[in-house]
Amino acid sequence: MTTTRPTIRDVARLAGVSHQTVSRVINGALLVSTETRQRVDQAIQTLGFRPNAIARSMAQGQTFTLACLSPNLTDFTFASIIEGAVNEARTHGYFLLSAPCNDEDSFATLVDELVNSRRTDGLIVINPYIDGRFHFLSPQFPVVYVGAPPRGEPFNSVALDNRDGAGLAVRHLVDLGHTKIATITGPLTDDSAVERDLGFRAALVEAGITIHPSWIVQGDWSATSGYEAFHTLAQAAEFPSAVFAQNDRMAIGLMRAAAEAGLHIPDELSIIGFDDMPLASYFTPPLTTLSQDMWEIGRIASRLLIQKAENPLEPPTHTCVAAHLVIRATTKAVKQ
Amino acid sequence: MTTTRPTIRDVARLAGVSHQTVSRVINGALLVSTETRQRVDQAIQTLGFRPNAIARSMAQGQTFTLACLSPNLTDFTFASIIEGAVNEARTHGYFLLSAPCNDEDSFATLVDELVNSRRTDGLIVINPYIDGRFHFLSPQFPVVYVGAPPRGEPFNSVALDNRDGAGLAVRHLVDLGHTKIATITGPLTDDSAVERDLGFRAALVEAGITIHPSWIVQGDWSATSGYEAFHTLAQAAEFPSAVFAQNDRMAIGLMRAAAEAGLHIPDELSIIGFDDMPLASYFTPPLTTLSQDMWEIGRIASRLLIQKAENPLEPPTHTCVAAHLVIRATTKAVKQ
DNA sequence: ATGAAAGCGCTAACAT
DNA sequence: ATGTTAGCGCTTTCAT
Repeated sequence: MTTTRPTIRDVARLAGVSHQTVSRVINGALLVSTETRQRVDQAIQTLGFRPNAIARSMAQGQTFTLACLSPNLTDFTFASIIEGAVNEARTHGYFLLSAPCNDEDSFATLVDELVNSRRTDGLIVINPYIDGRFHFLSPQFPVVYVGAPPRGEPFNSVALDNRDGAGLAVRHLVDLGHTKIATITGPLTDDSAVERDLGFRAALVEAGITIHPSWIVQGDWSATSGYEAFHTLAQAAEFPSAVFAQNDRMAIGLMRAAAEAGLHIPDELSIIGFDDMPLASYFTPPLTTLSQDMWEIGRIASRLLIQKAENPLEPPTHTCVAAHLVIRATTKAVKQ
Repeated sequence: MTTTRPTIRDVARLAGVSHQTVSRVINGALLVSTETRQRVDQAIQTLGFRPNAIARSMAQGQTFTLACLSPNLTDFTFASIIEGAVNEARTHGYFLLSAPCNDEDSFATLVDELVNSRRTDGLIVINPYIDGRFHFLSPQFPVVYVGAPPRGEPFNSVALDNRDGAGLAVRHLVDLGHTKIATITGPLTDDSAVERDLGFRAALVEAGITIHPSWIVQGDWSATSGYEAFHTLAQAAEFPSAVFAQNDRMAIGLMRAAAEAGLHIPDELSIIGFDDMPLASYFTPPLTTLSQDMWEIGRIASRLLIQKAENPLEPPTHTCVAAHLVIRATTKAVKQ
C-alpha cells in the first residue's frame, strides 16, 4: 500500500526529457524552452510529483531549517519571539524547529543533534548566558543570540533594551515624586535581570536618590516570589513608596501581598512591572508596566540568521529594541 | 574556511576498515568485534566525526522530525501542547517543528511543504475542524488531531473532555443553588466551543433548569468579548445569578464589566471560567475555573503519532482527557 | 537548450 | 565479523 511516490526520473520519463531538465524546471531555471517546460509541468501535474526536500538538502548541503532553543516554549515572551521568528523564516522559505532547553547538558545535546548532525542551517538561542552554554557553539556556525547583550563573541544578537526600560520605569516614578523606590529583581544569573538592575541603579543615581540596599530584593520571576518580596520589604527599617518589579508576574504577586496587608494601590504604594503581559490591564488595579515587542525581536533574529547563513562573511550585528512605558493605574503621585 | 566535515569514509580510512563497518558501529550493531569497534570509536574521536542526519534520512526514508500546526504559538494552551509534544518526541529521538496556521490556505501550503515534500514523518494538527483544512490530509499519512472530537475520519485524536468539563462547571453552580445560569461561548465555529455548549445545555437539562436563550451569548475567546457580553446580558429581561464563561479570558473581561457596573463578585454574581490560565488565582477575586493538562495532551499526541509512524497498521485511537474543577473565589452560594 | 556522469553521506542487501 | 555493491532523489559539473 506504500505507493512509492514519483521522483524526477518518473516525471522525466513521462515528459520524454532527462531528469536534469525536470530539475531545471522545478528550480525555475531560465534555460529551458517554453515548450519542454510545459511538457514537464504537465507531467508533474499528472503524476502529482512534489520534490523531496530531504534529497534536496542532501544535494545542496543546506536544510532550510532553523532551530530555536528557548528556556521554555510557554512563557508568553518566549512564545512570541518564536512565533515572530517562524513567520519571518517562512517568508524566506525556511522552517523553524524549537526546543525547550533548561540547562547546559540539554543545550550540549541539542547543539550536537541539531548543529553537528547538520540538521539546521542556523540557531537562535534565547538567553544564552544563563550558564556556560554558549561555549558549545563554534563561531563559524550561524547563530543569533536573543535577549542578551553582546559580550564580545563574534555572534549576532538581538536584545530588548532592558537597561533603558528600567530607566523609563524609574523616571516615571521619580516624575511622580517618589524617592523611596524599591525593586524586585529576577535571578541575577539572568542577563535581563542584571541589565534591568543596572538601569534601575543608574536612573536612581541620575535622579540624585541614594540606593537603599534593603530595598533591592531578588525574586525568581514568579508571582510567588513577588508575593514573598513584599514581606521581605516589610521587614526593612522603612517601607518604600514605590516598587519597580522586573517583570509583571512578580508585580502581580506583590500587589496581592500588598492588598492582603491592607495597603491601597496606588494610593499607598505605587507598583510598576515589566513585560506588559496579556491581561496586564485586567488586574486590579490595571498594571502600569513596560511593553516590549517580542514578536519583532523574533523577526529580527530570523532575518539576521538567514543573512548570516546565506552570507557567512557578514560581520555580526547587535540590535537593540526599545521598551516603552504603558501607564495604567498602579502608579500614582506620591502623597506629600 | 569551510573545513569540510569528516564522513564515515574518512573514519573508515583512519580506522582501516570499510565505511560500512563504521556505519555498523555508529548504529550500535552487534556484529562488530570489540577490537574494531574500539579502533573505529577512536577514529571517530580524533576526527570529531558526527553522522549527518540528512544523509541518514535520505537513506532510510525517514526524517525523525514531526510537525505541529497550531492556530498560533503564543496562547498558553497551544504552547503547552507543543511543549509537551516536543518533550515526548525528544525522548523517542524525534524533533518537532511548529508553525502557526490560521486558515485553509496556509494549511494547504504547510501540508504541501511538510508532508508532500517529505520533510516530516507525522503531523499534529491542533483544532483541525475550524474550516475544511482537514480535507488536505491523506489518510495514509500519520496524523494526530488535537482538541477536536473524532468525526469518523480514520485519524488519531486527543481531546480535552470539553463536554464533561462544562458539565462540571454547571453542576458546581447548581450545587451552590444557582438556577439562573448564563454562558458566554467561544465562536461556535470552534469545536471546543460547540462541545462546551453542548455540555452546558445537557447539564442544565439534567438539573431540570430551562435554558434561557438570551442567557447564551457568543464571544470570541477574548477578554474584550467577555466584557461586552456583560452588557448584552444586562439587556436581557432578567439578569442571571451565575455565568459560565467558556474560557478564562472572557471570564476576566466579564468580571471587569461587572465590577464597573458595581456588581459584587461573587456575592451578586458567580463566575466560572475554563482553562485555569497562568495567574488565574491572582485576579480579583481569584477565578474559579476548570483546569486542563494541555502538556499531557501534547505528550499523548506525540506518542500516538510516533506509534502510527512506526507502525502504520495500528488502528486509530481517540483519547479523551478530563478537565477538573478548581474552586476559588468567584463562585458562591446563591442568596435566597 | 539539453543530456550524461558524478556525487552528496549515509544505509540496505548481499556477499564472503 | 567484515567488505562490496547499490542505491535513496536530488543537484552540480561538464559536455554537447
